Amino acid sequence: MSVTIKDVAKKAGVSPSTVSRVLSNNTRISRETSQKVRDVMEELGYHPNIMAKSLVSRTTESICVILPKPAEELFLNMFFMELIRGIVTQANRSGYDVLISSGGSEQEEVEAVSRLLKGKRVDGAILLYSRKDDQVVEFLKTNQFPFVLVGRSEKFPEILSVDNDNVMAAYDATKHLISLGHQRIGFVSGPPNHIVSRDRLKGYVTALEEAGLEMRKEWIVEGEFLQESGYRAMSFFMNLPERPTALVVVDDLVSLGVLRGLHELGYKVPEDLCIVSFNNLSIAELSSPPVTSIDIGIYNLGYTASQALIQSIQHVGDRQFQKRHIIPHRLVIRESSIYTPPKPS
Amino acid sequence: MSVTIKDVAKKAGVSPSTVSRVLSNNTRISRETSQKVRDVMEELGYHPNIMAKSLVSRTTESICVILPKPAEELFLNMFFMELIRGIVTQANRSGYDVLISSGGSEQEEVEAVSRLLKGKRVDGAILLYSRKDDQVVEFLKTNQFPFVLVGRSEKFPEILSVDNDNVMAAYDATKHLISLGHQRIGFVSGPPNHIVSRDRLKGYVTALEEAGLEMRKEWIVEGEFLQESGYRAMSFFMNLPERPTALVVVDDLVSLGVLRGLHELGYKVPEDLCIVSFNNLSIAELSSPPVTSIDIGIYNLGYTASQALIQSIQHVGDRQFQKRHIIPHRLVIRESSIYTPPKPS
DNA sequence: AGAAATTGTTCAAACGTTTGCACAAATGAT
DNA sequence: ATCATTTGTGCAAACGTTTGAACAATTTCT
Repeated sequence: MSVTIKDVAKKAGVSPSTVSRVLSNNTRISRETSQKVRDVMEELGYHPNIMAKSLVSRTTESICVILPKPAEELFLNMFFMELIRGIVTQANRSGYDVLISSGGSEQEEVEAVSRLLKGKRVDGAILLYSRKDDQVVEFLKTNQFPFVLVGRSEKFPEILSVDNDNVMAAYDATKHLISLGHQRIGFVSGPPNHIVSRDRLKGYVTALEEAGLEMRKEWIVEGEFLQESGYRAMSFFMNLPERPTALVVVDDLVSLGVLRGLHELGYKVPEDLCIVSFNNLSIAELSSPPVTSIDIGIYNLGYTASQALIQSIQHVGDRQFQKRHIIPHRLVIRESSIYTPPKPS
Repeated sequence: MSVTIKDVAKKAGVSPSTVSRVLSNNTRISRETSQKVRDVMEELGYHPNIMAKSLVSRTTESICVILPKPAEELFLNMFFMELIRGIVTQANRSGYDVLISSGGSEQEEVEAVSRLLKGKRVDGAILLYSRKDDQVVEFLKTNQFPFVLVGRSEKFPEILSVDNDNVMAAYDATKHLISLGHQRIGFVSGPPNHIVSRDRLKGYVTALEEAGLEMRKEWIVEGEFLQESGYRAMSFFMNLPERPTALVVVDDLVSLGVLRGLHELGYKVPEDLCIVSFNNLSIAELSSPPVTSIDIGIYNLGYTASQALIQSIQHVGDRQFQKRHIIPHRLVIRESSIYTPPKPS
C-alpha cells in the first residue's frame, strides 16, 4: 500500500532503525548516509505514519479544544473563530495538530474529553470557559491531564489559564471618557453572575472614585450579553432627569443595541452620548457610527493558550511555569467617543 | 501506566482478543463474557488506545478541514465558524474527530494536507474553497484521497462538492423585489472573477428578463466583498439621473456599506431604496435597519460536507454517490425590503 | 449414533514506528 | 603496536490494538 520506513530502508540499503534516526536527526548518523536516505524518501514520497509513531513514543503531538454547547448565540462565533485561529496557528507552529470537539451536554463533554485524553488521541486540552464546565475541569484535574482555561475560574484559581485583566480594561475605558471631560458616566453591565461583568464594573467604579466623580446607582444597569439589553437600557437612561453624557458598555453587541435605541429615540452618537465598549469584535468597527472599544486580543488569547498548554505538556512535572497569563488589552478609539461635552453648570 | 486491553483481559480471565471482540460487538461473544468484560472495563476505567487501533485498522476515524489563508477578512470568521460547527457536529455524530489546520501559503497548505493524509492521521479532508487552492485539489485528486469541496470548482466540476444554487438564490431575491412592485432594480456585485458573483448576477438577470423589466448596465456595479464597495456604489447610484428603487447586493457586508452610504447621503431604507442581500450573517440581522437576506444555510453546508465526506470514506471505490450536493436557501425578510414603491409614471 | 454446522474462545502475526543494546570500524592516546 | 574512545549501523523488542486461523465444545441434521 503506502510506503513505509522499511521500503525506504531497503531501497537505501540501510536498516529501518537508521532511517528512523535520520528522521529524528540523530547525531550518530553520518552525513552521507543521511543524505542518501533523504534522497530515497523524497524519491518514494515517504511520509512517516503518525499513528505508529505516536504508539511507541506515547505522545500524539496534538491538542483538542472543546467548543462550548450549541452556544446558539451566533455572534459568539466571531469570538470563537478568532480564538481558534490563534490556537491553531501557534499549535501548528509548534508542530502540533488541533482537534475540535463540540460539546453537547456537560456529560457528553466529559465523555468526549475522556475519550480523547484517556484514549491518547491528544496530549492536552484547551477549555473555552462557559460558566459551568466544572465537571470537565474536575475530570482533567483529577486525572492530571494537561489543560488550560481561556478565562478565569473562581472556583479553581490555581489552574493554568489565560485571560485579560478586565478590571484594568474597564478602568482604562472609563479613564478615556474622563479624560475627554465627561463627568457623568454610566455603565451598562452584563449578567451579574458572570465574572467578567463584575470585573469590568469594578474597574469602572475604581476609575470614577479615583477621579472623584459622582457614582449614581441609577446610572448602572444590568442585562444580558445581548442587543436587547442595550436597547432597553436606553429607554431607561434617556428618561432620567439627569442623564449621563457617556456610557461604558460591557460588550460590543450590547453597544449595538444601545446605538439602535439612541437612534430610535432621536439621539446622536457621540454628540448626545459617548460610547465605549469591550471586545472590539468586527461589529464595533462596522456599526454606525463605529464604536470605540477595548480590544482584548482574542487571537493572542488563543495563541497564548496554545503556547502555555504545549509548554506544560512538554515539561510535565515542572511546576515553574506561569500559572496565569494576562493578555494585554488596548483602547481602539472610534467615532462613538470623539466628542467633548460642554462644561457642565 | 495507563490501562490496556491486556489488563482488562487478565482481570476478566479472558484473552485480549476476546476483550477486543467485546469492544467491537462481535456476535461470537457470549452474553455473559461480554458483560463480565464490560464490568471490568468500567471498573478499571479502560479506554481503548486510539492510535494502536488506527495502526492496525488502517483508519483513523477523523477528518481535517483546511482553513484558508490568514483570511484577514475577519468578518469571514462568522461564516467559517458556523461552517465548522456544522462539520464538527455531524462528524462527531458519526464517530469522527475533526482536525483543523490553518493554511499559510498555498505550498504550506499542500504540505500540511500531505502530512496529514499521507501520514495517515486523517482519512479525508474538507476544503473551504478560496479561489486558488488548485494545488491542494490537484494533490488530493492525484493521490486519490477522499475530499469534498465547500463551494464550486469550475476547473474540476466533477469532484465531490457541497454548494448553494446561487443562480436560483439571486433569482429568488430579485423576484422578491419584483413582487413588491419594484421595476428599477440594481445589482451590487462582488469581484467578477468569483464564481459566486457571476452566478448571482446571472440569477438577477434571469429574473429581470423573465419579468420583462428593463436591465441597464449602469445599474450594475462590481466591487469587492467589502464594506467600502457598497459605500462607493451608493455615491454612484444615487447620482444617476434615473435611480433604481431597489438593490440586490451580493453580500451582507457589502450591504452594510450600502446602508452607511445611504445614511450619509441622507436617504432612508427602505423608503428610498430597498435592499436584499445574501448569506444572512448575523450582521444582516443586527444592522439598522435589519437587512433582508438570503440565508444560504451555512451550518447545513458544513453538516452536509462532513456527511458526504464520511460517506465517501466509508464506501471508497463505490462511485454511486451524489457528486454535487445543493443546500437549499431561503429568503429572510426584514425591514430593508418592506416597502412598495409608488407606481412609476 | 455419527457427521456437519454452529458457537465461543485463544493464539499469534501484523500494523509502522522508536530505541536500548550490541557490535564493528575508525580514530586517538600511550 | 596496543588499548580506549568515538562513530556509525543493525537487531530485536516494544507500543496496544485487530483479525484470520485453529480448535474445543456444543448443537443440529440425517
